[in-house]
Amino acid sequence: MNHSHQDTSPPRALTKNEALVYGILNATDQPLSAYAILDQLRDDGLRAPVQVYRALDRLLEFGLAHRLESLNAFVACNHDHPEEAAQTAFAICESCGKVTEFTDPSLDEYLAHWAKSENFTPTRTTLELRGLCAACR
Amino acid sequence: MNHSHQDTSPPRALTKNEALVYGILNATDQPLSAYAILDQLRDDGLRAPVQVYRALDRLLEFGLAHRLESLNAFVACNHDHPEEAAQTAFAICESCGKVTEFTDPSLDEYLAHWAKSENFTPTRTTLELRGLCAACR
DNA sequence: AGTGAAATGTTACATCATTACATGAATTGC
DNA sequence: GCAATTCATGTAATGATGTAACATTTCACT
Repeated sequence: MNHSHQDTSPPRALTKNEALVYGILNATDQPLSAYAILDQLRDDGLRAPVQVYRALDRLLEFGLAHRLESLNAFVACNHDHPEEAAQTAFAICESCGKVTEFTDPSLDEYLAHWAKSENFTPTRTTLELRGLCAACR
Repeated sequence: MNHSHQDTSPPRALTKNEALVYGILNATDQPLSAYAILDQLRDDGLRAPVQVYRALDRLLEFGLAHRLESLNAFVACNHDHPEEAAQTAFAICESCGKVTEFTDPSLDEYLAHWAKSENFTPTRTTLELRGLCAACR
């Protein structure tokens, strides 16, 4: 597992709660809801959803985690982020829950081209495939 | 406004609640949450979220509406669906709320190619661009 | 009219996320 | 040192989104 951006972009060390949440996310390959994370951190003293959401907000900022919009859940980033900050896409297995990240310059180009032709200025893009992974189909 | 699939694919007439919900969705170009729809249908006798969700489920099935995952909201379909059932993508303006649908065979091809190379079998794809539309930027 | 299937209605609850405000811990400037 | 500021954390309450379970009504068909 290579979190290359930890070598380049981490703006500061993680705080206690951020580290706890990040640890939980990294300990599984499944997307976890904020409440599922909270449940695993009760013994560490966390009591309220907002504590988890705050940590998640910062992990998302730092690029250490991703939010899966179609699941209302979160995963640790498990992807070598290219410098060009390519659009990250997700393939989510509906059988085993495994999430695969991928990026591709040609996808970026395609979306950039469409945006330009429409005079649309994108700030954030969500691309999520739901289906069955190789192991489950 | 051309809802071409009404000419081709509607499996049956809409029921009362389906028509009410569809009417609300069509009366605006903004994405609406299920609860926002419900609020507009109180006078028509709707009282509970589940009534709206049931209607929405069927409108989604029929291709008459779309769910925007990144907003937890719904829009009427406003797109000529090509026969090939191309992947629909959405550009959502964060200033005015306007939603533009688009499809493109090359996007489909790209995703199909990636899926094949990974042995991933997609059943549903979400592609949503957030940003500023031409009028708002 | 009698039957079965689909649609609707009602209540309650489950799940996801934020607001508001209080406390504590580290950093900076003096 | 120590006040002032800032950032992280804690606590309570609430808002927003979505579903389960079950009762009743409507409608098509015979």
